[in-house]
Amino acid sequence: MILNNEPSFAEVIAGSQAACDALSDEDDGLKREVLAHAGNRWSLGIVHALGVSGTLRHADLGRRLEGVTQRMLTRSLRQLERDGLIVRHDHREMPPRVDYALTELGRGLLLGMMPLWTWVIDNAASFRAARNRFDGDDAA
Amino acid sequence: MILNNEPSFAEVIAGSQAACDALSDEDDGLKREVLAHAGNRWSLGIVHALGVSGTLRHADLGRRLEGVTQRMLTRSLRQLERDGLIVRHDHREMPPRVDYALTELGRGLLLGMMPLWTWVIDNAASFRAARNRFDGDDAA
DNA sequence: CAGCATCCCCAAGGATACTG
DNA sequence: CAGTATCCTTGGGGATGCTG
Repeated sequence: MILNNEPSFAEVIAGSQAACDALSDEDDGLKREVLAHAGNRWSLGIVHALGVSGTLRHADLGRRLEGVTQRMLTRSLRQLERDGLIVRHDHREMPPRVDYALTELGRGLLLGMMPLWTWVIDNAASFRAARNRFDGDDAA
Repeated sequence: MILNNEPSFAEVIAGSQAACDALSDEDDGLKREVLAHAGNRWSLGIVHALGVSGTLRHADLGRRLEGVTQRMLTRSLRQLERDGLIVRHDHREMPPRVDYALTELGRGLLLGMMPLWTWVIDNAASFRAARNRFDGDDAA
């Protein structure tokens, strides 16, 4: 069960260490900044929806991310635009027609996140198990 | 420059779609939950530090994550423990001696995040460029 | 040393109503 | 349809002091 014949963990973490050293001060904040934005409740869904559909209008996004308010949707979109992850195209028509799409950077983010996603999915059960185990400890 | 001979984006995103469908309701929250915890300012640093060092005491972590308060450190540790990402081992000595280490799940998370990290690092420049471009647009 | 208790601040997130 | 403005709640995060 223990993986010492493959170079997985130790090596990869060592690489992580090197990587983190590489982006010392300012860049380190960047990492957390990316995470923070990704953790922004809606940003993820937006990026994912755009990744799947290519281009979506404001209202389309609002429908896909059911539960989001216009305020938060607009906010998140602005944030993502500012981060260079999506592009906003205003057709300047009446009635208004604005659509959003991922940039190359945004696509890169989505791709970079895939391994994490698949990992989360694969380990969803483990998460719940851990959670329950902990709660059980509490009770016991 | 455009990659249409390799199956990268479309296929991977399609996989992402399938994956997201797979974990419909409750599991979807799990994803964001993971992200949220990862975005918790200190959790990342803790997981990474433990990944590098293997086992660390409370004060050790406090030193590595300079800027963290005991309160937040303890909080984050409890959270991570609850999520099954780290284990807490209290030696029950005087003076107190408690150390923390990653669980298998925690190591998995770290591994799952590596691609994202390396991507962020590789694209740090692009991020700043986007940011500056946007600010420039504002000014212009 | 480990960590709990208390008090405080503020930004994320939401509900609602309004506009071009 | 796309978006802004206003008001409110919540919880993350921090500072400080105390205990076993």
